[in-house]
Amino acid sequence: MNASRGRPTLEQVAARAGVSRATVSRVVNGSTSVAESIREAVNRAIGELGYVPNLAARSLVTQRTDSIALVLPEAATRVFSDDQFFPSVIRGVSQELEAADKQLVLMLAGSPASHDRVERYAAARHVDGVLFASMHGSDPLPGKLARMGIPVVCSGRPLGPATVPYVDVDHIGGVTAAVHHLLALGRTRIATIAGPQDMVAGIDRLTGYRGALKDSPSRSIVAVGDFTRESGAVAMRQLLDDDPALDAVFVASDLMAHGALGTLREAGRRVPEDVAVVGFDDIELARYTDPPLTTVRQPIVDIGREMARQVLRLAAGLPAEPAIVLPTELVVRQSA
Amino acid sequence: MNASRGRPTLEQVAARAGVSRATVSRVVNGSTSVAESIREAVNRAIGELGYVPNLAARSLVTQRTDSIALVLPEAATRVFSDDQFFPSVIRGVSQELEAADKQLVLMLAGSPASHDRVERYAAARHVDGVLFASMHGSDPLPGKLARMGIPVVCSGRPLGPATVPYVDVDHIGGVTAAVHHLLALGRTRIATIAGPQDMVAGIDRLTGYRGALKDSPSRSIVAVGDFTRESGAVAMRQLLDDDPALDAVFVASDLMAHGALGTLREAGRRVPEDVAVVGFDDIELARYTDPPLTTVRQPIVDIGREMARQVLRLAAGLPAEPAIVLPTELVVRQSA
DNA sequence: TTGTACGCGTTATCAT
DNA sequence: ATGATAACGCGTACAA
Repeated sequence: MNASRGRPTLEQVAARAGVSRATVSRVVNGSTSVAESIREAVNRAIGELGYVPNLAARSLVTQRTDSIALVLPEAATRVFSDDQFFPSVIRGVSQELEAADKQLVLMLAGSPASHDRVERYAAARHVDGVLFASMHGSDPLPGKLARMGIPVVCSGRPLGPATVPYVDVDHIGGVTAAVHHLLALGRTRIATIAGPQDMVAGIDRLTGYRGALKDSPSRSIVAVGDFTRESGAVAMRQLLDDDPALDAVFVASDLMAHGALGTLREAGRRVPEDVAVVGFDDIELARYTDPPLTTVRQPIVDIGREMARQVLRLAAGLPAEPAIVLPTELVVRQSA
Repeated sequence: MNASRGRPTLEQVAARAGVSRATVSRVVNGSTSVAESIREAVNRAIGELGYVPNLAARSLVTQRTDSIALVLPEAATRVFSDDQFFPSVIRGVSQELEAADKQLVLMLAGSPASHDRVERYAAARHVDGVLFASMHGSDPLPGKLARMGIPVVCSGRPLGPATVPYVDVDHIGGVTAAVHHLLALGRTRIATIAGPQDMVAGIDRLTGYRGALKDSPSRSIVAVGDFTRESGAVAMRQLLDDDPALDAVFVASDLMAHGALGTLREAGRRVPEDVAVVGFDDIELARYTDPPLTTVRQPIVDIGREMARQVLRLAAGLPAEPAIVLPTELVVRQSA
């Protein structure tokens, strides 16, 4: 093929095609102002030599990298728990970036050290934009990068002054639908297992629960978990102690609901006859619990998609929506 | 800070520190042959200017990118099923790359189109190495890239002539332990739900099952699934039809075992009294099934770790192990 | 429409 | 130990 050492360059293609480097560059980048015959000759030379553009050289002059970072700032253990949140976000982001021919650089940033690493990497403009799939809305890094002029989009409404565009789901709407469903079922003592109150998802879902109960005779009965199965099991036990007569519980995540289901079984309560249970997320597992879990579906893959779209707009110099809120939907199965 | 437009360059740091570019470069790259006083002056200038090296420029001359691609070549739906395989591999890879200060470029390559994309990207040397987290050992791409001189490591023993270094787990050993456990329990009719026979994991686990049964009075009873819960449920039904008297089943994945558990409950069989069940993987869920699942643990995060280590060695011009096989371990819970 | 020439920021080679 | 200076491969004004 190419006798010279290493990969062929634009220069070599030009020589082979009998044109200048500039012309080859135009062909490669799809400029319209190239004679058809010349374009063909160039493309033939490219094919024969097996030429592929050198990204580094291109970046150097264009000031773009054609890659986007996705930061998962959670502790390593939590990042890939089987609630499938992060994997689904990755999938959505990946789909959208692939369509735009951008690369996805994944950065796990649970530790403070890796947090710094993300900052340095982004500040050095090694990516054209940064996506934060955090659930802790109080992280200062997104705002910091945004102020440096780096395109940034978050998943989950940031706590405090929202200076960074974000994509979130309608937690309140989903919870409201769930509680109303329980109310319509005739349940009168509806408890909740809330998520951690330093995450927007945890806060909003508890707020939604309280709001939905406001106009009903049922009072709030609250236990707090941390979105893990274990914490759901523990919280359910506590709830049962607090109010043995409760007849329904809205659980802020399917994983916690799974844990709660185990506790209820141990306690001899039938679901949904004695206690109706509604979860949140609609993870795969929800279809396979015993009984199958009624839950609130949130479109996680779409969160990733929208985030990617927004950051691409930003990177292209276009304006992005300051906030995108995706709809949630109650999925009725057999637990309520 | 820096009045000039854009980010500061090596040149500007040099001017500020009153030295040459070369010296600044030496300081940045930790060369030992720089006078202490000068090093300090340079570092001060770097700090004041907020200088960060331009990766593209560096890559252009070093011919390295300091990033490694991790390719997940499965169909999008399967990639992130809740068996947590890929997320765990990602975690392991990420940990190891971070320690080496390399970036992780994630590429999902389920479709033929994205498959091509991976090939182009790697062939263009936009990464220093490629990791394949495939389970389909017959993919020609790894071998193809390896022949181009690109550092490549696979997870899962490739089918056919293994020309590419790989990291895998001891499927056979794990299955053997599982079946022997069942035998020791006094079970005499031990069936299996095998995985797809076009994946090494599926093949090896079935081979292990047959081998372990060879020296025992129990005969093989086989149904084949595709590692999904659904397929496990279906296969279990089939097994029950084939041999209503079976008293144990080794299931080639925890997800399929979960499905099988559902079928057994519907059929009125008690686990483990009537039918003992052993899974494979030891996913998080295995602790929470009813009853908790006895299973074979495989160190998935370590697979990722080892893959990253190997590819890093290769990228550094060092030799890598042609094959690394990680141990598996039987975890006894209550289903068997 | 095509070619010329310069600059992008860094590392590496060779003097000094 | 330090400083010039030549690549590295490409995009793009500007000129023709």
